[in-house]
Formats: sequence, structure tokens, C-alpha cells
Amino acid sequence: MERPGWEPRRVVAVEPVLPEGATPPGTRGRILREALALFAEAGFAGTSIRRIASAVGINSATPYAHHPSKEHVLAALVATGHEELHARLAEAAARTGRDGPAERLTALVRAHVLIHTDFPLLALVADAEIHALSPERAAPALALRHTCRRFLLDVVEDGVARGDFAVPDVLLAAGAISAMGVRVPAWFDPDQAFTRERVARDHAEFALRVVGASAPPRS
Amino acid sequence: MERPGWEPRRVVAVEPVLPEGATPPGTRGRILREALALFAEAGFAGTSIRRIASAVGINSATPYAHHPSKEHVLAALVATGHEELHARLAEAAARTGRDGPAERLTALVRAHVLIHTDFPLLALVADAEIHALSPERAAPALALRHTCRRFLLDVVEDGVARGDFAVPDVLLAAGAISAMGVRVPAWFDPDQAFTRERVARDHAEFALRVVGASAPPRS
DNA sequence: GTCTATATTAGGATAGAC
DNA sequence: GTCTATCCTAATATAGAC
Repeated sequence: MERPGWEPRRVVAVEPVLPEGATPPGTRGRILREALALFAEAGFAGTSIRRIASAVGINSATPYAHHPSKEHVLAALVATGHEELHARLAEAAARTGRDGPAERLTALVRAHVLIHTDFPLLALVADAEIHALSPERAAPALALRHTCRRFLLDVVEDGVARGDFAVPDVLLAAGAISAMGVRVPAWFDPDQAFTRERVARDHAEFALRVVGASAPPRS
Repeated sequence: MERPGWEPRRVVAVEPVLPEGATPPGTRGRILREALALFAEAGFAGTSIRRIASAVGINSATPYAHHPSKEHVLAALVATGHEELHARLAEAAARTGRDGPAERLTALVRAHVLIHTDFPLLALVADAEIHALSPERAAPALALRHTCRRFLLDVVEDGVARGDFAVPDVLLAAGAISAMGVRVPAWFDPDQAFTRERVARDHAEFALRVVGASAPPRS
């Protein structure tokens, strides 16, 4: 299958950006970036090594001088995505560790949404293509994902325990809050009407409402 | 790539069920169902005709006696998924057309969540694999999707206009509500702790909270 | 590090017998 | 309707020259 240059797109067309420090210099890094764009658009199975090499402007054999296999390229991207997610959520949790549940939830949701606005391609690939990895290669990312889920669950549970939050079910509430952020890459791009800050702020408000910690002004 | 029989799964393992009337009798229908299971797990590009035929228990050439191409099989599934979604949302909208925004939103969100609990594989494939279709073959489903989005937007806008709802932004609120339902197939299966009814009820409550129409009991 | 050339396998699809 | 056999293309990956 060729790279679909057609609608509907799985993700908005944006530059394939990786977090600072996560892009190796030279050809090795360019391969990662072009693979990221193609995996986001057509998926791992729908993207060939030849197509990646063509996007980079190198011969189809050259990627193997930098990465052992196509799956290794995906594994590197999935790892980077999960590491960045974990780093941001851990920072948010640590920074607000002494605050109340509402402040901690706000910080977590903001961080979660912002990684999806700042690295939409990476977040999409890390979420949607991890299933193409073998269990061994997916395991480290899954462990980070589990920790990230724990951050959110802990805050919601604590808020309920303190009486600050009231939810019909903690798992369903956390899942719903997470789902809002995960879908952001499907529509967000820097050129549309909403700034990243605006998206983060509104989603934090939605999360507070879901847990019953924010009642909007009523007439 | 082989069919991954490993974790992490993209979707919970459930029987590939299609809506009543959407499954042709005989081999033609069995091909559709097995393709649905495989597309849900490995994606369209990650699933071969040979693998589908093997799952059905027929020769790799036989599918072509029933479907013109692999893409036609996906197109049929994507069409069925979107038609069922549209039918259920239209029914919910029509049934509650004279009620207030809160009742109409509840009906819409319940219908949206329930199609994702009742046909998790179909909903996932219709959402995640439509991008593998050519523009012409994706167009009818995209038109239905647009109408479905309109159902939700209309209710939220009307609720805001009447003063029943208060949201920072209508588009972001509708997107967040939609996102909650779309993620349901990633974890829902009939054997886990939550019944379909429970999931629908709680998500309807979350949606009401997102639009500011439901304040939980506070201590 | 990058190329040419190629080994090898898998995949989409068709022809034609039964 | 289903099968056997096959065509053709594209895919992953490697060997070896420069």
C-alpha cells in the first residue's frame, strides 16, 4: 500500500517532531522522524522500509546501517513517546504533590493534554502502534503506561476519599478523562483555532467537572 | 507480519459480531466476520487475504469469489459500522426531539456508548481503519460521521443557548464527550466488571457534567 | 556511511479445472 | 463455490563494492 496522500487522514499533517534529546544526529535521526510521519499516517504495517528511505532521500538499504530492523525503529519511537509522557506526568505529580486533589488533577490533565498537542504524531504512534511490537519490545513502554495510569487513579481516589470528588466509578472516570487527551492528535494542529494552552485549560476544566469538583456558573 | 497473538492487544478479544441484517449468509458472511476480528487486531495493512481465508477455513483464492478485493471487505465493514452508528443516533435524536437538552444529550451519549459496547470490534475498525480506504470508498461513511457529529453539536449548542449548559467551548466539549465513547472498545468486553448498561449510564453522567448540566452531590 | 545488486518470502489477485 | 496452480509485485533484509 502506498502512503495515502488522501482524506480521511488518521492524523493532522504536522512536522514530525521528537522531544529534545530524543533525536539522534544525522541520518539516524532523520530516519526516525520520517518513519514517525509515515507510521502516524499509514501505520507500521502500512509503511515500508523503502518508503521511509525514499522520504529521507537515501537508498532502501541504508536504514539498516542505522537501525537493525523496521520494528526497532518503531520500538525506539514508542519508547521515546512513553518516556516523555512519563517524565511530564511525573513532573506534574511531583510539583503538586502537596496540593489538593483538584490542583493535582489539573496539573496531570494539563500535562497529559499538552504532550498530545506538542507531539501529536509521537503520541498517536506510541498509543496506536505499540500493538505491532513483540511483547518483549513493548514491555518497557507498557510499564511506563501503567505508572502513568496510576498517577491519575491515585489522584481521583484521593479526591474521592477526601470528599473533594464524587464519581460513580473511579476507573470509568479516570478512563474517560484519559480518553479526552488521547483523541487530541486526531484533530489538533498548531494552525487551527485553539492554542495548546486553550486546549489544556478547557480539558482540565472538563476533568474537574467529570469528577464533580467544578460546578459551572448557573443562571 | 503475522497475526499477533500477543499482548498488548489493540482490542479486547471478543467474538466478531455484526449488527442483525448486516451479515450475509454463508461464506460471504464468515469472511466478513473473520476479517473484522483480524482487522481489529492487526489492522487492514497488517492482515493478509491468506490469513483471512485461513481463519475461515477456505482456500486463499476463495474470498475473491465473494468480495472483489481486500479493500472491498474493509469498505463493507466500515459502511456497516457507520450505518449502525447513524441509525442508533438518529433514533435517539428522534425519540427525544421534544425533550430538553439534558434528556437529548443523555440519549445521544447512551446510544454512542452502547454501539461501542455492543460492537466493539466493528466500532474500532470503522474508526481506526477508515483511513486505509480510498477517498471514494470512504466518502459515504464520512458523510454519516459528519451527520452524527452534527447531532451532538446541535444538542450542546441548543443547551448553551437555552442556558441549560455552560461550556468553555462547544467544539471542545463535544469532542471530549465523543472521545470518551470512542475509547470504550479498548477495554470493554462482556466479561469484565461493568455491564453495558452501567457504562452507558456513567458516561451519560460524565457528559452532563462536562456541559455543566449535572452537579454531583457535595458534602 | 552509502550505494548496487540480490536472495528470499509474502502478498494481492487471476485462470481454469472440478 | 471451491479448489490447484500460478503470475506478478512488493516487501524485509543481506552481501559486498566504493
